[in-house]
Amino acid sequence: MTIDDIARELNISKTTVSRAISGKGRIGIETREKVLKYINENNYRPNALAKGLAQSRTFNISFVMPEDYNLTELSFFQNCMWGVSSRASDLDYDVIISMVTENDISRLERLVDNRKVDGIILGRTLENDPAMEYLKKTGIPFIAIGAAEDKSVPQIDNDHLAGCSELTSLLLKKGIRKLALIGGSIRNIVNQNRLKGYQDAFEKNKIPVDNGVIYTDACSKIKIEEAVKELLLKRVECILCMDDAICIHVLNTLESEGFKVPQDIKVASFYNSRMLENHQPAITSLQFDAMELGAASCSLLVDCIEKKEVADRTLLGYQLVINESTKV
Amino acid sequence: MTIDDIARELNISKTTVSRAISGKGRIGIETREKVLKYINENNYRPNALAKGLAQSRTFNISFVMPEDYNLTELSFFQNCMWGVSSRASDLDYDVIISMVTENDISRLERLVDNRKVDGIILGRTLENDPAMEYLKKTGIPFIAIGAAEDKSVPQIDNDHLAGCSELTSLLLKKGIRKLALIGGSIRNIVNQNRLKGYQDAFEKNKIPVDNGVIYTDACSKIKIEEAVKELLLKRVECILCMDDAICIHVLNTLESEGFKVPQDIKVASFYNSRMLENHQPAITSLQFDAMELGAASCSLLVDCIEKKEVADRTLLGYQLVINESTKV
DNA sequence: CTGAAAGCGCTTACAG
DNA sequence: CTGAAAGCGCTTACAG
Repeated sequence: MTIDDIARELNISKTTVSRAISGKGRIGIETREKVLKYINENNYRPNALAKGLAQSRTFNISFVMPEDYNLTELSFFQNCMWGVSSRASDLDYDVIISMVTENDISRLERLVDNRKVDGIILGRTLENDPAMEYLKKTGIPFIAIGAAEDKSVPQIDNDHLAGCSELTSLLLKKGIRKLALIGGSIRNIVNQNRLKGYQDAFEKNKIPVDNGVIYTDACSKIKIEEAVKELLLKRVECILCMDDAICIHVLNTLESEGFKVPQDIKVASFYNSRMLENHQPAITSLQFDAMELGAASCSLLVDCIEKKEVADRTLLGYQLVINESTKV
Repeated sequence: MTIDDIARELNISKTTVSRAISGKGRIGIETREKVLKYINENNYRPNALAKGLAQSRTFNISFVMPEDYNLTELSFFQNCMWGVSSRASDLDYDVIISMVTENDISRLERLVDNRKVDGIILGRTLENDPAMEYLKKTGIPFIAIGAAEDKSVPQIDNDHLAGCSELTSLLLKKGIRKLALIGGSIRNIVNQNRLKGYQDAFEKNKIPVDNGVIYTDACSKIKIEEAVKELLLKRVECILCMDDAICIHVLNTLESEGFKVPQDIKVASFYNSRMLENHQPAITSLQFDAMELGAASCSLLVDCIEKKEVADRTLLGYQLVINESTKV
């Protein structure tokens, strides 16, 4: 069934039918009702392709995922995508996935060149991000999840800085002073923010930071183990981990070294996906709602596509979950 | 730039340009070369929407993911989707994600009703799968990953049955007799196959199965722990786990009960995603290439869409990885 | 081998 | 408030 059939059946013009459906343009209330009723009863669905061609829009957006992720990120991207997809449905968009690597964004290029999408959500950004460079040249609407260097692209993220600062402060206020930090690649902008949050807390509490207990770029299991062992020698009271993947290795190392949490040493994580959920003792951590982030980023993008005014930078909240693992 | 511009520029008709691009219909070799050259030089890309409207095709397919998954499945779906997406690109399709729950397939319905896709890959099937029922009614081409009850829908999967049978056999041949099995929901067809593979191995080796050491529907951490403790009392020599999520809980329980693998008890897994990868000792397991499965399922679906002859059932291989954890 | 024309199913300025 | 007509950018039967 097409718009034409409806028009013929109802003895009105295609134009009128179109107007009744879209709600655009003046139309008599009765006529509209009549059309809507007919459509409902006969279960008519407009052809998205035809509509798209006429309006040069696809009603598709793309969610871009990187290839090189660890398990924490996996779960993040998954939840985030879920949020995107769910909000997109509500706004009558669909989401096409596009997977890229640091060196190969050809899939994304194809998608854009073929005009299969109206806009793009970058699931993560890198320093000198090739995807971002490319997208800027094309002029297609896009936004970035996470902080981007380039302030001209709308970005959205949870407030990692504030969260990390609050969690660190809380531990300092408990009287913990020898508070170590282990984190991943500092090229990653979110890790820069986490570090900054940690430092901010010390500053706010007027306590000097000991750089000797900060280990960044601990990207492998081995490096994490080494860091933990060194920290044990330094007799730190608590280890803060930048995410739960790191935290798991830290916990395993502590266990095999014979240290009990929280009696002998305390542990907390700046990011808890799902991996820590059953751990004994429960881990004090920051929790972020990746689905909500996805949904919000979808709305943001659609606003961009529809040329509404959008904020340069949107910050979403976090939850501080205090658990057994930091009990003094 | 449109096909019209090219035609005008080259003083030929749109028809001819279209033929040069599509390769369909008779066309002079020189004319074609000329068009192709022009297109290449001017970086023309056909409008997918217009092409789609004319052919009533979208060149999109959908990958349907369930909502309720554990971490093992998460990693499976992710890799599988990667494979689908990558193969789709090669075949000039794009993939729209569609997320469903056991009770709510409205997203999928919307997608199909709006005619946004040419075909569907069901990432998983259930008994009395509502998505499958719905898709059959619509007549849209679709395939299922994993075994489906309904033999009329093309299905593709790794050969879990053969894999599980081979792994079990191998352990029996090592002389292990008290060989326990812990698995998840038996409503899940893949788990039925795993159980069957286990039983087949005993039969082939003419050894009686002891149903007292088979625990299925061990879906929670608690149930797994209980099962392990019971098995320890029964003094089994080896525990086979249906997947790595179960395996991790088994390993943790063994550790806290003070049992060493493989000295005191052996452990193996019928499915290894990525969660086990750094475990000490390394775990004997079956490995499946989810990306390859995704890619193959994409090819299969595209064949269906293009009305080629396809097999009812395609079985992909597996890898048997023998490790420390089953060393006698 | 090539082209004019109709068609895919919508939208939207323009006219009334 | 409503409609005839042109247009979105392709494809494809039909004719030559």
